[in-house]
Amino acid sequence: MATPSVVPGPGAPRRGRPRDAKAERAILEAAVAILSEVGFTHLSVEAVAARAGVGKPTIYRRWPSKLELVIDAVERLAPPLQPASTGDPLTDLRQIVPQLMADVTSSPIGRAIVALANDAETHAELARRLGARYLAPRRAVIADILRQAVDAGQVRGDIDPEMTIDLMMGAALYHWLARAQPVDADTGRRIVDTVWDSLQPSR
Amino acid sequence: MATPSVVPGPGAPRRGRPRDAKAERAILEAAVAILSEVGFTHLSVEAVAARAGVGKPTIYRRWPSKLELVIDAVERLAPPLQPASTGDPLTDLRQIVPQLMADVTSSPIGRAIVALANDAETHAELARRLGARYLAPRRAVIADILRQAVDAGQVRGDIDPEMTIDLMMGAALYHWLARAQPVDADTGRRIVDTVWDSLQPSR
Amino acid sequence: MATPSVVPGPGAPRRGRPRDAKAERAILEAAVAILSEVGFTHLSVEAVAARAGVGKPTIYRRWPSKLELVIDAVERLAPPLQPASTGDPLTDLRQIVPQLMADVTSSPIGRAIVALANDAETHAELARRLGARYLAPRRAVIADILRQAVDAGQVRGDIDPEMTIDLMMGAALYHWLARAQPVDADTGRRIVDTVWDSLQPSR
Amino acid sequence: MATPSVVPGPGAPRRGRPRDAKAERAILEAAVAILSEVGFTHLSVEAVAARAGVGKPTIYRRWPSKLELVIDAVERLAPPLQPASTGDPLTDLRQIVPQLMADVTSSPIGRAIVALANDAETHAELARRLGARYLAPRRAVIADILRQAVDAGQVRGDIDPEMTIDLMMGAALYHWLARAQPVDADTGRRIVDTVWDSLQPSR
DNA sequence: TTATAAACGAGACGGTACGTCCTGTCTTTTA
DNA sequence: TAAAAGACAGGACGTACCGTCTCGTTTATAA
Repeated sequence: MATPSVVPGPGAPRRGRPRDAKAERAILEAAVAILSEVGFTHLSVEAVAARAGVGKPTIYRRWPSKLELVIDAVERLAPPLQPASTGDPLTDLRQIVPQLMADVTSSPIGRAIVALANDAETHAELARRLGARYLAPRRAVIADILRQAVDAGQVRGDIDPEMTIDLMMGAALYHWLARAQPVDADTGRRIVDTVWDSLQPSR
Repeated sequence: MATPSVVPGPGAPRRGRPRDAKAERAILEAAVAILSEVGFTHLSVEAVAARAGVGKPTIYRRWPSKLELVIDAVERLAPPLQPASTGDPLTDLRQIVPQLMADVTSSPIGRAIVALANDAETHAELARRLGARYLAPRRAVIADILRQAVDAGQVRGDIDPEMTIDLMMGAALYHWLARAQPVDADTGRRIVDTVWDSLQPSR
Repeated sequence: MATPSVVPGPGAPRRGRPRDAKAERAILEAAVAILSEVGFTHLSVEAVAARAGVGKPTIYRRWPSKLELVIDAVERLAPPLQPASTGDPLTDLRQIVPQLMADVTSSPIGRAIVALANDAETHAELARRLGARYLAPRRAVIADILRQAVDAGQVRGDIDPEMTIDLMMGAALYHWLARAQPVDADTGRRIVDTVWDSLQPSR
Repeated sequence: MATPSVVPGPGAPRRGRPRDAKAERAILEAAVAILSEVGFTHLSVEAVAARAGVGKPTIYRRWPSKLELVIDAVERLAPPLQPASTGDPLTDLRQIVPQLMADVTSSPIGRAIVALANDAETHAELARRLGARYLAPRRAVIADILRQAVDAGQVRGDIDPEMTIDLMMGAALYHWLARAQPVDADTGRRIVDTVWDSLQPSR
């Protein structure tokens, strides 16, 4: 985890002074702190370097841009996943999905995700990176539950788990973008239930 | 429309030289052009001023920031709404919603919407503004169709139109954010159909 | 006095609303006040207009530039000349010249004079104007005294009054420019006496 | 020489990348060139940066204002001092002083000196700086000659060399300020001779 | 054990853009 | 038709960061 994006050649004999793990930690912590305080737009690499007590090149040696640094920092900022399976898929969804929604529509993480799209040139690459690092494990948790629901015959067998996730998380994200306030607990639950309904076999 | 965000006192007797409507038009057109070319991040107020043949202060007199200018420009960039009612709600949704999805997940407009969230301080105010100017009329078109569907008894009477819109548009937006590619026609249609299913009365 | 530099055609039939003398006074007073407060460099036409409760064009209609306005203002700022002739030329010089020195090396007036030179293009014209309006009457006072001294046989008959004035006033001005402090009373008197010595017939 | 006005802490261990002497040279040369071409008023830091092929911050890192930069540039612009002692003090003065007068009343240098006074807040500090860098060595040359004259018994022993210099240079400067033309050779010589006369022992 | 290589903090570099201020002109409304 | 108000194009200001590039100084592996 938190592996720097710019990795030194792995096959190389690794001569010279090795990178300082302490510096790496300090940088990510500073990034997380500043991200929480001023948001993505007003976070500057310079400020991160200053707070971490580190030179700017030490940051650029590891991360090629502010956005990539933030993506790594986001992981630290995000609360750990707690799969917490009760055995009942709907109950599980009702518990976990709102957490992930809150996660993504609370400022720093959401802003980082959303910042991806601002630069057309790098959007694809960074989305790929964020997908692998942050989104994938969270989507996997939901996909698992959906699989259980399929196996239990509680939902149709031909559902598209990816689209199902897009529907739930997307509704929350769009709600937040357009209204500048995160979905509340009740709305979150209603979104889950509505999407769950759409998965039902008989209608 | 395209009224500047920084409106001069409306009740005042309007003394002094009035603002030049030609300059306003030139600025918005330049903004639209540059937005299409280089995207939100690389659009600079300076470049807009230069292309519009206008001084920077003339821009700042009307719009307090690049973002607010872009929000006004987005309206012009967005293709006009063509309600095109066939009489059948589902057919209408299948035609219109994918258009709006494409609209929002094609770079310039989507990037502008998404840029809102990057600055916590102004997110609320700008979202309000974008909502009133761009989103509201588009949501209204969908809400109208949903109302017709309710009236025709094709969907339940207690549906939440706002959430329904969030589900459809959100799924497309989230898809685009996370994968850096807009939803294709087929996916768009499947999103509409899936959400339509969730509105069905009997299941 | 204080006639505007840009005079309306005198032969013209003077149609329309006449210029407001009150505005003129307010402008000059504002200029004087601001000149004393912030000096020539930081005086802006805009600030003068604002303080005078006048539009900028009203100023530009009368004075073609900030410098010309200031030259007019300087006249008001300068203490009135008090010829105060005691009958003895040297005594008169010792009394009057230090006053003029203080005048010119106290900030606002000195700064205005000195500001003339900053723009090569307009230096000549503005110096001419300042000469006619402010300097000439003051030089005349000294020249008068020198003439009396010549007539009284106290100094040589072939002195060059202009150069004599340049020596005295120049010494004070240069002193101020180079040291940022005006000549004190004693130094002023020593300058006068030294120059007076150079005018003596026998040596 | 040509040491930047904003000196990095001298006792400090000089950490970080050292300042680029080449950039410094390029900036001063550009400043000199532009100063000669358009004068002090129309010289902009931006133009200097552009011509020197340097970023604006690189200039502001060294000089806090256009004026301080120009003071440094003036030194380069000024023709080198050529003491050229003939052994006879009056001959020396007649040769050297008019050169210094021409120096100071030829546009760029004179305008820079005179520009000092325009901003009351910084006049003292900048005059001090200009004094140390440009004026002092030139005054020293004249003071030396005056000392020789005293030693040779050609002038009184109690003369005030500083005031003597103020008289000669001041007359030339004042002449130029008020008339917008430098003193000609003849006038320069007459000024020197007149002041010389005032130093004579017997009169 | 000594090179050698690469990291380190610091900070200067050429740039770009920012948002502000002011200049001198132009245009409307009010008187 | 002049005055006030204020918008206009333009230009420069001084600042903030960008991402890169030296510096002089550790620190660890390789010779």
